Amino acid sequence: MPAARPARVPRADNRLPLILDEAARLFAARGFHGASVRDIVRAIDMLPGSLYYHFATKEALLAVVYAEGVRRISESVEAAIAGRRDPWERLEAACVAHLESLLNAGDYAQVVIRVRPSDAPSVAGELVQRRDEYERLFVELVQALPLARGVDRRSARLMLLGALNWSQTWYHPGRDSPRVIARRFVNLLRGQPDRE
Amino acid sequence: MPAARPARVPRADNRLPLILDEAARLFAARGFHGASVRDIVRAIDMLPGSLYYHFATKEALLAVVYAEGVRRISESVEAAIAGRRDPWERLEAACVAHLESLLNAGDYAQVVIRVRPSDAPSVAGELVQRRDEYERLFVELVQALPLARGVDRRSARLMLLGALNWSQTWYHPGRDSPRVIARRFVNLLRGQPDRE
DNA sequence: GTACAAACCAAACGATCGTTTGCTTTACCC
DNA sequence: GGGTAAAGCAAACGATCGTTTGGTTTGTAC
Repeated sequence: MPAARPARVPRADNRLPLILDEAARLFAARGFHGASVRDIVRAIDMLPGSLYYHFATKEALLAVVYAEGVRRISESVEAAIAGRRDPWERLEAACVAHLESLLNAGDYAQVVIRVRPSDAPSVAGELVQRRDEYERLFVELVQALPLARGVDRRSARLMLLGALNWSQTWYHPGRDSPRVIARRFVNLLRGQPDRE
Repeated sequence: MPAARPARVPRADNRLPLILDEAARLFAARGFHGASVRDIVRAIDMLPGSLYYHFATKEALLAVVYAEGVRRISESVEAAIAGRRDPWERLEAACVAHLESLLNAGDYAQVVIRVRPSDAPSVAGELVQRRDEYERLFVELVQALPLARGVDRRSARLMLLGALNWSQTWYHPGRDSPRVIARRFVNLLRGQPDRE
């Protein structure tokens, strides 16, 4: 286990990014319990014990991958809504960005959706916190919508995000693109027929 | 491993139902890889090896629990729509039944939602098949809706079911009931404000 | 070019995993 | 009440799990 704060300079041959990439790939594909430490290091020709120079536990590794996943989704969504004004347009752009980072080769993002915080009790609190922080973005986006009185905005948000996240289970790369799927869901919530 | 077809009479002290109940409980709570064979048999004071009198493998056990989960949800949903005529009313009743069997102490039902077929490769095909068979019910329900032209019914179904299934991740027993949640989602899709 | 820490190797630790094998108990049928 | 099969016990199998420990390589700074 390294010092809590790496006192000096890191080296150029550091394989930590490779560990993170492979961990993201396997956690996304097999889940936390389904991917072993040996599986993760095998693809980069590293020995199991060497991983513990970078991380105290397997759960700590998950926490870093998970945080990076949230960071990437947030970054993508915020870039997508920047510059747009219309509330519905902003929500649609956000949903498209959310779904694209989730379905288009986004191993890190998939971890955020697939892995349940309760799978890693020692870091569960942190995972939930990061996820809530991200979803706060959608709270604002839905808050800005010009909806009729009596429409529960919380339910609208949960319905939309739930539908998007669940698409991970039935999505097939050949068919409709993430962009098309996201737009359809937003339009269904909006109560308007599709425009294309 | 017992004979494929139990040639004679089963006995009254058979603890197979207890195994199924506990397996459903643990698979639902921890996932397939998160619940070990020893965890399952411990709660009923049974030895690990004894499980293999009833099942050839752990994955075969999952297949039985999964099938029972699908059966219970189907039964509940079909009972809920029986006798109703109005298409929207039928869909709402189905969603309420679906969500109630999923969130109200439905260990078997939760397994169907939580466990991914790919977690158990040797029975994955069977699991997918049973799930598809169940969802065919919703294909018909959505097909019967009087929707405007241009509305993609497949997207509507996937959105609704996705939102319902994902609610497993954020639902808390204290708050809104599954019935209320399901009704809100249906009404959001319908484009009508809530009636209560 | 020498010092030093970063980064990893090599090898094992105890625990737990799913599963198997041989034997024993126990309910049911006649 | 004896025969038979269902149901489970007892004990281990080899494999794999997450992790630790002590030593070795290697890049970088001075």
